[in-house]
Amino acid sequence: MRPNKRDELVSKALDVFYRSGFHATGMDTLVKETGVSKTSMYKHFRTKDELIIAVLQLRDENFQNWLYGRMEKLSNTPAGQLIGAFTALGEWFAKPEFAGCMFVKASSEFQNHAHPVYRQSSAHKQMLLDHFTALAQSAGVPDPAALARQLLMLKEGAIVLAAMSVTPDPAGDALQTAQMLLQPYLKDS
Amino acid sequence: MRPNKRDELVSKALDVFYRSGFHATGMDTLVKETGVSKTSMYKHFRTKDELIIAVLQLRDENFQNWLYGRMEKLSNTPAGQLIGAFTALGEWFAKPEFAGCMFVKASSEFQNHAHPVYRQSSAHKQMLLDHFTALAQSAGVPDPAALARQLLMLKEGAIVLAAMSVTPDPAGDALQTAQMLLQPYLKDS
DNA sequence: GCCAATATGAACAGACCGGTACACACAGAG
DNA sequence: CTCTGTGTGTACCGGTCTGTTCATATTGGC
Repeated sequence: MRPNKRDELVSKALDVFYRSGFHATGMDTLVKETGVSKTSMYKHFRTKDELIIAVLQLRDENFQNWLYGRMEKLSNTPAGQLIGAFTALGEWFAKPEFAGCMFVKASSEFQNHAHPVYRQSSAHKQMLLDHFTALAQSAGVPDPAALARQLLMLKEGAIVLAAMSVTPDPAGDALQTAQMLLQPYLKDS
Repeated sequence: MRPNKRDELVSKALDVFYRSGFHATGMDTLVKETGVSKTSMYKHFRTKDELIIAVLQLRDENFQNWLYGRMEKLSNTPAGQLIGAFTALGEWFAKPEFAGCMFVKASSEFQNHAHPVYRQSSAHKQMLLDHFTALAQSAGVPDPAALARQLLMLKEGAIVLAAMSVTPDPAGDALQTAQMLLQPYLKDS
């Protein structure tokens, strides 16, 4: 089988974990939902936790590729791209399969800070923060790290409010706030 | 026994669930950690879910009392109180037992929007939003609902970043952003 | 003393958990 | 054709899950 069975498993397991949670999803459920035999699963991953790690790695890759790609298409200036992140968020929230941030959920099911799942979730957010910081620096912001922290906070808050159905358009609200923060650096290009 | 055994159970169960998660905590663990017999538990609550509901009700009560109390002590103007919310957040994050927002975690373990746990978590956020909105209105903000949504978003984002150990002082960052949003309405009193 | 309510511990049921064992199928390479 | 790698299905292990059952305290009010 040319198309790696392992990747197929990880990709399908991602969907199931995202929909139903980590602890709530058993290995037998994964067998049914992914179509991959349990023997194969345990040949690729020695434990359920190892599979979860692989799932989160894939999610990290997919998410960063999607977000940065969207941001770059929406604008060709650093400040414009940072604003574009919130437009992209709005598109994500509108998708029927949206169910919040997988890393927030992972870290809340594996709260032990020494656990690899927690560490990886934290690392994912750190990478987003670094990307935002670099863009803010390119935009000529005096304190790029501080602005990046504020924007990331808006993003996380918007995702939580969207996932919990609190407000109708959290991405729009976040976008407005982000525009206030970035106003001085948004030269109309 | 004068001090209601039921309340004692709910209060101790709250700690265990908060520390270890909902699905990851079994009823036998609760028996050990709370000192209440399983028979008593199932006399007060027919299912684990019912106990979780009661736990979340207590959490909602405790959290709102704590937050609003703190806000009122920190300032006697509506705008000042809204700012105070972020000072209070910082105090919470500094506590060793801090482990994120219990309602975010609950809603991420019970994603079915029809599930009472999800609905209650969503309702909790709605109540905070209403409180913020009322304060913003008292502060004379032109669009109090919009400002309340922005502030709530900052609060949720700060909690996520704190729980995931992404940035060292998310409450401080949120406070700075909130001050920008509220600047016109913060008469020094 | 007696009743009713509220506890308790421990055993149990049936399902499901993560993980293992074993026998077998089927491909491509030499 | 055989070897090897990768896949499958199924039964099974010990343990844990939610929830029940039952026999037995302990308690306060009359």
